[in-house]
Amino acid sequence: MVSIRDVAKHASVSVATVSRVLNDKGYVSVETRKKVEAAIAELNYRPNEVARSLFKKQSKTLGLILPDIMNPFFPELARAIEDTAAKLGYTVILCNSDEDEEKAQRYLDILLQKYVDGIILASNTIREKTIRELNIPVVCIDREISKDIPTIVVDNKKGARTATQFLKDKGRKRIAHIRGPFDVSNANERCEGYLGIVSSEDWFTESYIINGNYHMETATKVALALLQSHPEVDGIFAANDTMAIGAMKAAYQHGLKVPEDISIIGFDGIALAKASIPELTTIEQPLYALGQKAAKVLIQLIEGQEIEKSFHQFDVQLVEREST
Amino acid sequence: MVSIRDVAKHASVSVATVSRVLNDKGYVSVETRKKVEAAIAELNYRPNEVARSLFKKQSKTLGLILPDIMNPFFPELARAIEDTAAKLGYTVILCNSDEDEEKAQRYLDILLQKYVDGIILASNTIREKTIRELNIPVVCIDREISKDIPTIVVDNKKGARTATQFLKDKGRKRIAHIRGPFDVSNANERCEGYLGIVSSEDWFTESYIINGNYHMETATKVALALLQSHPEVDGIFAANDTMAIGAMKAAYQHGLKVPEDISIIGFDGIALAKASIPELTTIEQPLYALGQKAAKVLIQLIEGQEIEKSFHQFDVQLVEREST
DNA sequence: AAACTATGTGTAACCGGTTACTGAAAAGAT
DNA sequence: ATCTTTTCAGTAACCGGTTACACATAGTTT
Repeated sequence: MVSIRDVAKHASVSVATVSRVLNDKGYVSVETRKKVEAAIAELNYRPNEVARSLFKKQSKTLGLILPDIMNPFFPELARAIEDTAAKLGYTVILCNSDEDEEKAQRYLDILLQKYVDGIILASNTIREKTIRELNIPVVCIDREISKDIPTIVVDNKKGARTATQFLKDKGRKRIAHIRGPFDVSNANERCEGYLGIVSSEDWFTESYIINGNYHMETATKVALALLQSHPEVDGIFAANDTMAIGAMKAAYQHGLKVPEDISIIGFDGIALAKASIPELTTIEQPLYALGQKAAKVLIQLIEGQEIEKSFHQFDVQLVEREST
Repeated sequence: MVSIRDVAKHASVSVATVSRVLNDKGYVSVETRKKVEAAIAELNYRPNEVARSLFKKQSKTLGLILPDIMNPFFPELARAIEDTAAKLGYTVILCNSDEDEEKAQRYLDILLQKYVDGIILASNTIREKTIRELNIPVVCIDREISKDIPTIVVDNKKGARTATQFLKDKGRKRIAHIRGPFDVSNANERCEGYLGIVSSEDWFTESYIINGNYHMETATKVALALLQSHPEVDGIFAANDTMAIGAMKAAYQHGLKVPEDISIIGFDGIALAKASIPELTTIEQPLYALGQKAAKVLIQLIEGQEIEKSFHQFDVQLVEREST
């Protein structure tokens, strides 16, 4: 590996001069610059980022901690983050926490040791205090941990209201909700949104809300039970698309046609929604924009730029497809 | 940030001694070790990985270059790689190349500058020579670049044969194939496997092979055209699951029922296959095992262990679901 | 012409670890 | 009791960059 000293020797200048050329900083005469550039080209020299990181105390690297990249919600987010980071000269380390606090903590330690410049976090196990103690910029995405930490989310409550109201407008009389996990903020908000529309209906009871865990299999199971105990249900709002697909399966298993006998609407707008048959009506999150924003805000924070506001709530959009 | 010198001072020893305790290397008396450990605990010291990397010329970091994490085939692979790497003390940097040679080359440069210890590569644009010149271990996954580079793949030809034969065994008389891109090795192998079964059939002509690009929308389009021009087709083997789903859509649009009127089989075994309605019969790759193997082999290479063999071909498995 | 400023370049310290080398003390061998 | 070997710990060089500081020369002011 060729080092800055090799380049210096080859161009008959000092390492300081080479460094100046490299960083375009300080005075360098035109001829000297040319000599150095020639030497760099000739030796095919690339500065060693590790050495640079050590001195500068920053690594041009971001940490991305999310529950599980296999969860189809996250790849698009990850992609947007990686794209944006790359464009701004940063690289991203991928970490899967499985919602396990200990695992997340371990990743946090490692990222800190590797001098990452900042972290994007989708977690509901990490506490605010822990984040503060890292002493590096952190941006939360999809899940809110504290009002005081920069956060990129979506208007879950409004989206849930839109979804539920949409089913009502379609003439559905008994609308059930498959909710997400209790410890995930967006699941609670979506449930609140649903309640906002139906809680005053005379038919409504708590039994129309069933508990899912954002996964398909469980959703199929609980939805099937619901359809058996509540045959009057003719609309389901699932708190995410994966569970909505699960609910569609349950409907079929129960002999119901979607959308003829029952309407199903999801939330998220993952690729899966377009791939299902029938295609899923859903409340679409601007996933790519969310990831992009998260990366941009984080890098602004890292580079010490002023942040206009730290809490970003994006709007969601109803996309009507075939399941309603 | 507390450094090794702070610890040394606090424990009234030299930095060398602290380093020895840290790495459990060389002679350290029991009392000294205790003193140092106490100081480390008290100061909550964590060694700086960047400094360590600089000296050791290795970063305990892997690069993962894949076409696009949003392609549902890759998250499971990425997950397996990350899991395995983490277990063995490595961290992974995620790069999306979009099959763009220039972009991939740029990532390669950056990874090299960041001193990654090795790279896992899923690409068909990078050439063998480029890889050789990196002078660090590289393992290819999913796509073969050269016999001389450690590679983890699946027996595509055999899988394709199994898929096609399965449709025949189900009594299908005219089996078409939606193939993948010509520049992707596995697409060619799968096409060959298909040909192996059908090329000797008297009904067979080249027009039963239609060109897809591994994406759903295109597959739907070309499959629809096929069904219109070849109404006799009663079975489709798609070179990946995403295109199989696209073909199912085409079948529905064309008024055909799956599997009553036409059987459709995919390849890969991505999560999507289980989420579709009807669920997709497919040739399942052991995705997690592939990723795991890739990470293990790469790390063995990095750590200078002997590799028994460098070309790993995994078997695939027919998973019969509802689309056939 | 003297004083000052702008420009150009080199030396060496520094970032925070690791380790070769050195020397002293303790333990074992003869 | 002497010699050898093992154990223990410190000093300083090194990894490959960046930059404070020093110094020299050229260009401007007064």
